[in-house]
Amino acid sequence: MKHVQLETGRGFSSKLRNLDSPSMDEENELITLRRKKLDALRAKGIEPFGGSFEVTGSIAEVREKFKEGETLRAAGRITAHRDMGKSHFLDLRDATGRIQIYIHANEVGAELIDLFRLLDLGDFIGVEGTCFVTKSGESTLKVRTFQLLAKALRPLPEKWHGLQDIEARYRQRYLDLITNEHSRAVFEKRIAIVRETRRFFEDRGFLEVETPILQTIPGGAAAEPFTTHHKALGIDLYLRIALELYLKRLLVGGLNKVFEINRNFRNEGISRKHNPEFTMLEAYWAYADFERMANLTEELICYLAEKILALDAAKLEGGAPATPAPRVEKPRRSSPLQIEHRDADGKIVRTINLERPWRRARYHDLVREVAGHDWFELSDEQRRDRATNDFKLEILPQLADFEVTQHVFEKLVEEKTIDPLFVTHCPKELVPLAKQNAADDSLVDVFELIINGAEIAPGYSELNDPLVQRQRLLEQAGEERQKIDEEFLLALEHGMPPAGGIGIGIDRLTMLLTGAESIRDVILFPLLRPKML
RNA sequence: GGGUCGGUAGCUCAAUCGGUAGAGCAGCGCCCUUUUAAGGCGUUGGUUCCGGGUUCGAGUCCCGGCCGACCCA
Repeated sequence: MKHVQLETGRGFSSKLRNLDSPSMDEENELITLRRKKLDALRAKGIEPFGGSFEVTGSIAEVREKFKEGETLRAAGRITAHRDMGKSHFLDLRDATGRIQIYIHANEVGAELIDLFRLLDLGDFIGVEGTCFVTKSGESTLKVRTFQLLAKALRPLPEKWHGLQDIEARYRQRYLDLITNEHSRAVFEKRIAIVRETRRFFEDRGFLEVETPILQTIPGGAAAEPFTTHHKALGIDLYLRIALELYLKRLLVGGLNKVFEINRNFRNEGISRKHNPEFTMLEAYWAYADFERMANLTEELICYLAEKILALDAAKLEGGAPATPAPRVEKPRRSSPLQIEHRDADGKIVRTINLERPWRRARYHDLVREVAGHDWFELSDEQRRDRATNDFKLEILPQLADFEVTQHVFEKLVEEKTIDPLFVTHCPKELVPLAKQNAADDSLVDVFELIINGAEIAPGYSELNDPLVQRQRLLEQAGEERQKIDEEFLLALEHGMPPAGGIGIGIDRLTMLLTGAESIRDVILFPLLRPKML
C-alpha cells in the first residue's frame, strides 16, 4: 500500500484532497474522502474496524454512573462535533442515549490527536474519560484515551431533521433508527409489547409453542397463501396463513393453555394496514369460552397499555432526549389508561380511553341503535332503501341481505367506535367457523373487539364438534376438496376440549398503542418493491 | 388494478410565466481552550428518478416507464 503522508489541519479532517485513491472514480466526494482517511489510518498501523472494547455500560448506564472525578468507559457512534479550536466536544450515541465527550489537544497525546483528525461523524469510537460538568451544566467525559472501533464510509443523514424520506426510512431502517428518536421509541414499544405479551400469558400458565410455518395445506383463515417448494420431498408447500389448526391439535394433545406469537403470511395487497408477513398472537384455553377470552383480552391490552404508558413517562422524566423530538406538550392524563394519538406536529388527534370495564354489546343491538329499532323487522328491500337513502351508504346490488346489515354495521358502528367495544353474538354467516349459540343457532359465540374504528381481536368459543367442523370446511372449500385439512379433522375426532380462543395482530395492536398511522411504521423491514440503490 | 400527489447536492428543502439549478446542515480551508442545532470568514459538491417528445431554450410542458405516499376496488 502506498504510504500516505498527512499534513493535518486543526479540524476533524485533514488536507486530503490531493491524495489519490484509485477505483473510487464514480463515488461521491464525501465517500472518497472517508476512504482516503481509511487508507491513512491503515498506513498508520491502525485497524479502522477495531476490536473488543470494555465499556462501563451502555451510554444510558454510563450517564447513571456519572460522578464527577470518576473514570468511565463508553462506546458509540459520533453524531456531532463542536470544534472550538484546541478543544472539541463530540456527541457519542447509542440506542440508549447520548453523552457528550470532550477532547483537548493539550491533554491527550499528539498521536491520539492525529488519530482524532481522521475521525468523521458516524464513526464508532470507544473512550475512557473523566466525568466533569461543563459551565453550561452538561455531564461530560473528558477523554483520556480513545480507540477507533469502526469507520463509517458514508455520512449520516442530517442531524437536525433526521432522515425524512419515507421510502428511505423503510429501506434503510438503520438510518431511521439512528436519526429519528420517535421511530426508535415506536420499536422499543413494539419490543415491549411482544415481551410483555409473553410474560402475561406465561404468568397465567399458558405454554408458548412453535408450530409449522411450512404447511402442506394452509388453513385456519380464508386467505391466499405464498407457495414454496421442498426439493428433497419433491412437494410444494405453503407458508401458513394462520396458527389456529396446529394450536387446536395441541388442545387435543392435552396442552390446555397454549399460545404462539409468530409470523403469518398472506399473499395479498400491501396497504397502510397490510404487510404480506405479519405477526400474530393466538391463544387457546381449554374449558373457557368467548366471554372469558374477552376478559383475558381486556386484561392483556390494559396490561400492555400500562407498560407502554410507563415507557412514555420514563422518557419524559429521563432528561434530554437523544435527538430533538417533535414538540410534545407534557401529557396531562386524568387517567392512566388513555392512549393519545398525535399528528406530525405533536397535536393530539384522538384519545382512546382504555379504562375498564369495556363495553360489551350484542351485534343486533348495536345495529338497532344506529339503524332503527325496527331494522330487523324490515324487508330486505326496505333495509337496502334505508341504507342507501337515509344513511347515504353505497349498497352494491350483489350484496346478500346479511351483508347489507354488515355494511351498515361497519360504517355506522365499527368506524365510529373509538373506545374499546366487544361486539358479541354475531350472525353465523359472518363467522362460519365458530361455535353456534346454544339458545339461538343463527348466532355464534364469538366476540369482535373494536378499538379506534378497526377490528383488533376476534375471540371464539371454539368449534370442537368434528362432524360440524367437517361440514363447515366442506362448505367453505366448495369444489376445492383438496384444501380440507384431513389431519386436522382426524385430530378433532380424537376429542378436543371445549375452549376459548383469541387472535390478535401484533402489528395492528402496536399501531393502536403507539399511534402509528401505517403498519410500515411498526415493522422494522416492511416489504417494498426492490430498488437498485 | 384505478385515481391523486411526490422523487432536485450525502441529508433537509427552495427554484416566479419555460430563461445561467440555489440555501441550510454535512464536507473542505482558516479563526476560536467549556461548546451543545456552537459561532465567524471562505469554499467544493448536481445524470434535477429513467427514456422519449415539444421548444431557440425543459427541474418546470406532453407521452411512456421505475420507485414511493395517500385514497378507492
